[in-house]
Amino acid sequence: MTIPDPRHGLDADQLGAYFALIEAGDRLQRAVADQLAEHGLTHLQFSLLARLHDASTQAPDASLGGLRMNELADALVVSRSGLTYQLTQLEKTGLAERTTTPDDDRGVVARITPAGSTRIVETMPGHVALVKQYLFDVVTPDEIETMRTALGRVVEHLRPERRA
Amino acid sequence: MTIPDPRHGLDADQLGAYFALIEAGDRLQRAVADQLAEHGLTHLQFSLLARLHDASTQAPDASLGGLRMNELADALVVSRSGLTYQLTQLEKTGLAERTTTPDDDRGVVARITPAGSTRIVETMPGHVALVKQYLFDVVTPDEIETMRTALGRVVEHLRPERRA
DNA sequence: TAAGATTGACGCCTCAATCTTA
DNA sequence: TAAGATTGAGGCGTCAATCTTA
Repeated sequence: MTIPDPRHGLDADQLGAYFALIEAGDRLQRAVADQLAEHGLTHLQFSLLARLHDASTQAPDASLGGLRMNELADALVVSRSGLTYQLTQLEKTGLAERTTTPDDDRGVVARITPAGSTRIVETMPGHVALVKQYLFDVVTPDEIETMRTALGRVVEHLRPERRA
Repeated sequence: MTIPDPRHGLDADQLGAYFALIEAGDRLQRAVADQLAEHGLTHLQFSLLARLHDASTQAPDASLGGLRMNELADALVVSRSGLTYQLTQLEKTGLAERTTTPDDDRGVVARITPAGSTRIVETMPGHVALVKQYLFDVVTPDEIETMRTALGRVVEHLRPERRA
């Protein structure tokens, strides 16, 4: 589709793979978004809380376990302003909070609240079940492994970017 | 990452594949969006024009070669309202136009204009080059083929949805 | 009654500019 | 001067409601 002309440098199979990748990602995100909405979360909020939850469980000290805004923005595919916005939303609903860094007064660390952890724990089973249903029940383990390594490489080459 | 607990039904490799899929799709879309912006197009506008361009080149009659709004909305991952909005934008910039259907007065067919075709032809090489650089130069042909079939299956199971 | 499409309100996200501290 | 983060303006896309024709 869309001009399968060899001069353009991509053959039909490649184009098909590209479109399948984009469309699969889009549709998966859409299905996920619908399910997360039942728990009052957007996909980004969910990703954010999941990261913060992990950080909190791995923290050596209860007073730690947060993440810097910049770390989060780089880890998630989102601008810094978008992250600021969502963290504010999460603060309004009491699922996360801001703390100042001890060493650098410019920095802000985001941390999950107990309510946030509760929410994530409630949300996770349904989320995993949905991903399992739409992705892993349809794809063989070998295919999974291939995709994981191949897409990991793609992501690696795309990651160095920096955003506003 | 994010609670690799077997009780949740997904193991670490599966979770990794899922995250890689989402992130690869996101980052690819972002890189593509940046490049398309140089040609004054959003990703959705580009997809829209590409479809309409194909439809016009395959039309038996010059007066045909358009697509119904519903067809487009189902083909692209977008709501009908979103499609209406974008088609209006494309009309403003003269890249596409609306026509009434001959048989059903409720229907609207979208058609690409000569200016739209020119724009697509101008935009395509850079787009393909970017996709080639970030996706196909990093992934082997075997991996491509695996992804194409596997993700095609995923898309197939996700497609039946209907939207407002 | 239902199907095709559009409108208006609203939330999300990005960009550019700004503020604060290093 | 630069880094970390935020703000305000503006575009995009969704939902719910509406309009028109079948």
